[in-house]
Amino acid sequence: MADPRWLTDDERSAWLNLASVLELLPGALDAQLLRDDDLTHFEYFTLASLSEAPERTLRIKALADMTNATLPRISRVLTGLEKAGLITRSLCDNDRRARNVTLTEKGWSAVVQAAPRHVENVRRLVFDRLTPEQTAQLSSIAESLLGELDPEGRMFTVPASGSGSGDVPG
Amino acid sequence: MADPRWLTDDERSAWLNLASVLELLPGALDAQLLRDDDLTHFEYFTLASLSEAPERTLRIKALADMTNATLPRISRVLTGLEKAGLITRSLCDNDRRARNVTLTEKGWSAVVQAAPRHVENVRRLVFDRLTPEQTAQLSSIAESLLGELDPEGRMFTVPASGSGSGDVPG
DNA sequence: AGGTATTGCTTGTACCTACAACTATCAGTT
DNA sequence: AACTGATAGTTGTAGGTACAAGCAATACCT
Repeated sequence: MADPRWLTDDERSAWLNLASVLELLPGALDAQLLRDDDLTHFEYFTLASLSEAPERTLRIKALADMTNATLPRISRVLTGLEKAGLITRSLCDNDRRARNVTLTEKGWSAVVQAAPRHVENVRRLVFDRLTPEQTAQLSSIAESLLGELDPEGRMFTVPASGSGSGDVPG
Repeated sequence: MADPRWLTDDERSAWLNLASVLELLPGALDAQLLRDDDLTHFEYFTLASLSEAPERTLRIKALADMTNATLPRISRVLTGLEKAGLITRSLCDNDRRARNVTLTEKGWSAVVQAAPRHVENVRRLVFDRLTPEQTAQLSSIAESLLGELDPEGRMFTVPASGSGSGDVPG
């Protein structure tokens, strides 16, 4: 077994802390959304992504890329959201293989209703714990990691403070 | 709907970037371990936790706490690892409800074999992208978040082990 | 046009995980 | 000792996700 570059003490401690966060934070996000709004975090993120799109409409493939979902995954999630009346599927004009997904009024209401509580939870779990300097550091660090994790920038990568209008945070 | 404390632009960008990392990094970790060593990251973490315990043995409940797993989850994962010959279950002396889990020689070998590649992957995905300052910042930030996510420090406290020599990073 | 590869999406199958129910055991009370 | 409640662990069942297969439509190439 070739001698690997091991981790320094600093790296090791950073890694253990980060690994714990990776294990715990998604569950904490899911739990609040499920409890308060009967949505998984992925479903919420899906709806929120749609809410920010022009006409609140996206092609399924584009939505899958933005949410880092496989096509099978997004397909089944959309089936569930469609049954709940939160989205509708329709044919795509210029490509008859493809389908458009549109947020319904009910879906829009669901996002608008869920967003404040979700934001409050994010604030409680993350930003209330960090200084403004740490928030900036975190953004920069996460952006660096995305360079390797998502080199094509498929998922939202926000380099700096671009102003969203009245949109719903993901 | 009460007016929520919204996110500032900095917070919003930090959150979108962090959310993307939360979505992508676990998959990237799992993919490498599955491909190279036929282990999920959770299985690897389980074996690594055992490898650091005294006598390479832990009670199932303690293992569940350290890995943030529910008892049903750890139970089934252990069943799989037992079938693969990587761990054994045995009765606990002082509490006949409980069981001890012990890493077998084969399990120890599996961790030792997987560790360098896993570490290399962690380095490639994370630390090669960060300056030493950012590594320190990340550790501090993650530690702050754990204050809310894991107030009792369950995932950290590896019960002081006597066999600290040839340990394997989690 | 005709043929082949690729893309967009859905569905079959298998695995993983959570919640709940269940057994067995322990701890505290009377 | 008997009773009650809590704890350790396993298993039934349901829901989510991935991989692979499948169908429809497009793109490319000659």
